[in-house]
This record gives sequence, C-alpha cells and structure tokens, in this order.
Amino acid sequence: MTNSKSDTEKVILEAARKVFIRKGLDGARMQEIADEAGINKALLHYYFRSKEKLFKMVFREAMGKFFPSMLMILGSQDIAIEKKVEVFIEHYIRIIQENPFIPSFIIGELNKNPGQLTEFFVESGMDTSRVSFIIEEVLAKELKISTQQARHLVVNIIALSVFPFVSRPLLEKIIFHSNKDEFDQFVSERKSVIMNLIGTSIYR
Amino acid sequence: MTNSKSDTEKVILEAARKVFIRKGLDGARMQEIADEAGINKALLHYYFRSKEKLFKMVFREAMGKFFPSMLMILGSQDIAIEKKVEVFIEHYIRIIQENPFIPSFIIGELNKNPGQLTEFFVESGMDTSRVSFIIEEVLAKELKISTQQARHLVVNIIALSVFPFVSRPLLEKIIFHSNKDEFDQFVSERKSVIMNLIGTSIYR
DNA sequence: GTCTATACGGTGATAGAC
DNA sequence: GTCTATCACCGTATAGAC
Repeated sequence: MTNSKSDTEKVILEAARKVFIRKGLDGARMQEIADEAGINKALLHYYFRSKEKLFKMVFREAMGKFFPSMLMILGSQDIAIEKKVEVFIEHYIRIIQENPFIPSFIIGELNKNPGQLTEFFVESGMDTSRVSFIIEEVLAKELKISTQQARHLVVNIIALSVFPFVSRPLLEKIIFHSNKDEFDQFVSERKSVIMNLIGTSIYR
Repeated sequence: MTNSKSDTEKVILEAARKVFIRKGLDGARMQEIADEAGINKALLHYYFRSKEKLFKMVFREAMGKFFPSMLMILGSQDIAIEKKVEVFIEHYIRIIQENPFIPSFIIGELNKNPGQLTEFFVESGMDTSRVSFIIEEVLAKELKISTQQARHLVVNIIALSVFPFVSRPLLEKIIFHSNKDEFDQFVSERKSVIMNLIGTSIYR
C-alpha cells in the first residue's frame, strides 16, 4: 500500500492552495486552479471529487499548520513560563512569515462559515478541551493569575503576533505607503516589541 | 433638490449591508439581498446598476465608520496623550461592538482585492499622508519616541482592540466553548486590559 | 416604481474517446 | 490518467408589461 501521492495530485494541491488561500472558497474558480496546475478541469474532478472536497483539503492543512504546535508549546510542562512565551511568539511569527496569507484565509473562511470549525475538530480528532486545560491548569497556575487573566494573555499574544499580517494591505498602504521593505522591517521588529509588552504584563 | 433616499433604497441598502458583510462580495447573491429586502432582483438593478456598485456602497460605508474618527482622535492636538489613547480604545471598542462583523468584512475584502483600497482613498477624498503625519508629528513627538516606535504603538492598540472580534468564531469555540455570554464578558473587560498593557508601555 | 419573464455568460460536474 | 466536448444549473443583468 503505497500512500505516496502522485505528482499530479501534488501539483493540483499546490495550485489549489495558491488559489483558495488568495480568493477564498467563493472567489476561487476550478478553471483557475486547473490553469495554475497546468491541467484541465476534468482532471481536478478525477483526483478530488468536488470543489468542496478540494477546498477542505486546503483548509484542513492550513488549520493544521497552526494549532498542533500552539498546543504543544503552551502545554509543555517542562519549560519555564517565561521561555515558553518567548518560544511561542518566535515560533508563530516564523510560521506566519512562511505562510503570510494563511491567517486571513482561515479567519475569512471561519467568519463566513463558522460551522466548519466544529467539523474540523471532529474530523481531525483534535480536542478543544485541551486548550481550556492549558489555559486553566498550566498558564494560570504557573503565572498565579486567574483563568480569565490567562485568557486575556493568550489572546493578547496571538493578537499582537497575527494582526499585522491579517491587516497587511491596510497597514502597508496607510502606514508604510506601499513600501514592502518597510513593512518587512517592521515585522522583523515585532518579536522584541511583543516580548517587551507581554513581559511587563507578566512580571510585575 | 431633495437628496433624501426613498424608503425602498434604504431598505435595499440595509439588506445589502447584512448580506455583503456576512458573505463577502463573492459569497453574496443578489437574490438573497432581494429576499432580505422583500423585493425582487430587478428592483435591485433599477436602484443600483450592478452588484459591484451596490457592493461599493456598502464597502465604502463600512470603511467610513472607522477611519475618520480614528484620525480625528489621534490627531487632535488639544487632548493629553494619555487621555487620547484612552478615548481611542474606548471609542473603537464601542464602534466595533455596535458593528461586530465589519472589521472581518473589511479585512477579508481587502485581502482578496487590495486594489480597492487605493480606489477608496481616491474616491472618498481622504488623504493617507494624514496618518503618517499623526504618527510622526503628533504621537512620536508627544511621547518622545521614534517614528517606528509610534507605528508599533498604533498597531498594538488596534491589534489588541480589533483582533478578538475578527477571530471571534475561533475564540468562541476553543476558549469559551461556544458560550456567547462568556465571550461578551471577556470583551467587556478588554478596555481595561488594553489600557493597562498600553499604559505600562508608554509610561516607563 | 415594481413586477414577471427571459436572455446570456459562466461554473461545477460528467461522458466518453484515447 | 488525461484530454475534449458537453450538460445542467445558477447568477447577473435586461426587456417589457402594468
């Protein structure tokens, strides 16, 4: 049983990623994906039965890039909390820099169809209660803060890390005057800015 | 010359808002907007020539809810900087609470079609250089920080205020277990959380 | 101004040859 | 496995009656 995907299948998935992540489920066209992959529409349906199925592959893969490592880092019991926050921020900014359009893709699709979130967690066998456990039993206890404060902490870290990428078109235009280099420079400074901000909120 | 819009026009715009903001340009259907307004498709085209024109109305209106007041608050020269930040956060969280789906709508559409941002600023007669002026000449000078630090400050404030709403489906599911009341409670605490965080980064 | 009916171009999906 | 041709449907937009 060779589970190795054929080349064509990989090419299609790569093309689908590109198009779906840029245009979203509704905006994407099977024709465009076929063109991007250098094949024809019929072949798309031969490998993946429908647009929806192909989309789910891409969406699930995108979700998978973020969640498991998030839980792994925050949930690890053998790293000091200070270090943990640092590793988390470092890891996230790197992942997002490598996949800059995925956050807005995920957020956009979830806002249009929140139901697929439940679906995702069920089908991928992930346990949402693990997040609560980490917040309540790991972060709150280690930092000696309330559950609610730990929630704000986690949301703050993610917000500060992710938001610049999600709102990139806006920031690039109105703050950096469409200068991509300045935006990149800005992003490269984020880690230390966030560390400082979060640091002072933890150690006081 | 009575510029007052007819009732039908207002009803259509209200319906268009609802549908476009939920589903986006690509996901929205003229039929759905017609149903929502209690009329038929033909009448939509009678009042607004095309789907695109109707969308632009909604998009421009949504943008207008956020930008002018943002510039007004941050740019005002007669309020102390500490108070200014407070007013800004207060104002923003209130505006977003009243229009919770607009930020993700704007961000989603801008990511799919960044070009319309330029278009918006040109057509609305707004000046993007005003933002730079405020950051460089007002915030940086008042706080005695660098231009770049002032940029991080502005992005931090907006990120912390806006992100919970943009990522609401995700947060509600994995942190609050679909309990809307807990999410609302969380949001109501954001103002003071953000003020504390930003405060310590300003006065040190 | 508002409606019904319809034109017309896409779009996802399938049939069938090679 | 991969292609061309085609189908059935949907979505925007318009024509024309009232």
